[in-house]
Amino acid sequence: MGRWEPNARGRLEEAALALFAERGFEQVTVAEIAGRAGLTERTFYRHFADKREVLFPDSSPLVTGFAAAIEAAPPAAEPMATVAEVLGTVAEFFTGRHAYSRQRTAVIAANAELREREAVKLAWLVDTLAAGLRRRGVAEPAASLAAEAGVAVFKVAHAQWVAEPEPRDLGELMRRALIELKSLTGAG
Amino acid sequence: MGRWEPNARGRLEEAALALFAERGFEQVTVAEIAGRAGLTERTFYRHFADKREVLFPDSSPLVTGFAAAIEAAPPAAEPMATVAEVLGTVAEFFTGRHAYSRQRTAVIAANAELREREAVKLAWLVDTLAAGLRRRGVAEPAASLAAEAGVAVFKVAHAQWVAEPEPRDLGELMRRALIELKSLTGAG
DNA sequence: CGGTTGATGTCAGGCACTGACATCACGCCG
DNA sequence: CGGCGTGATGTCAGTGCCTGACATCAACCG
Repeated sequence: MGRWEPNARGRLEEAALALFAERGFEQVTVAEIAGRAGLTERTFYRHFADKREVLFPDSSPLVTGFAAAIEAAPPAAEPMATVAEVLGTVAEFFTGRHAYSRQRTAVIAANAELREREAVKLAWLVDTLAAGLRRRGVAEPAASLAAEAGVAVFKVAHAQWVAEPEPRDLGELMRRALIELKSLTGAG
Repeated sequence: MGRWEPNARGRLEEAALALFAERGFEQVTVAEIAGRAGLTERTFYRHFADKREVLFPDSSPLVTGFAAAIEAAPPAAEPMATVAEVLGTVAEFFTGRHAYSRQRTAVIAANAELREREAVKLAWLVDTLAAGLRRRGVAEPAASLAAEAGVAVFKVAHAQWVAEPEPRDLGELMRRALIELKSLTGAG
């Protein structure tokens, strides 16, 4: 046995999500989160840069998987084919997490500060995807546009996915959204 | 003469941008901004919800013009044609503001909190544009996807526009970005 | 067995932000 | 003309987020 209970970070994440779901983000202090996890406020800030970050761990499957998916995607002449490949990989990270995703999304939607952090994480996905495409030889502004389009498809499909109480096939929703986008831009 | 100097809000905006450009966002306190404008910290918070908001006024040409442009756009069968129309109107709001836009963009790029606020304002543009398209009979998820695509084009073109010391034609950059996006999605 | 390491605790403090109340020129109304 | 409401601002006290500096102490290592 160690000197402290294990997995302090995970305990803080759990305590925070539970308290936020109960009372709302603003009605919970960092000291309360830490107390519920058996720690102090100061220790909370050794694990997370700020109060919001506890809901957006860099270790999340989405963040870690995203960058890896870009490198792992097979070479393709068409940027959007690579984007579609990455989206398919990303969809897998959400399987079995539908209930959790719904609760987390509800907490975030209820608070402006959290929506702000969510927006910046999505922007990070755009930048990461664009950088990956550039590394594969895609020029600007095509790389940025393809990345924006890909994340837009992800956002729309994910919103549809969490909107329903029963999980549908996220990969299928993404494929359909991508087809819809192609239809929209192709018709002009 | 009034009891107070006029245009307190404008003075606060000017003082803030100047101080942020000099020393960086974090190295400036709200009390300093207010002092430079001849006011107190408390009064600052009567004009702006928080320290960041002084750089993102709701009264900005972009924000006020965007919503109006959607309603003013002529009816069109194709969602992306409406989006293109709105982008054209938006481009006009930036004419003559190139130097100001460059300074403001540099200040924002230098700070994570400000990038966060910027991201949420862009998300607001997406939502506003999508709502406008729905009001014109465009169904989901086409409305959201078209809105995302439109704001993506705006972001990429605006980034190109402020990247160069001499102003180019923002409307032209947007048209080219839109064509590039169509080429990307159409080729898949 | 003594020294080092690393996660945690303790303490003090700055700054963002807010509620409550005071101030006082201006303009309206009698 | 004079009282009186209005509204922008000032003053003050307080909460909570976040940080730096230093202390603690089990586990590990040589």
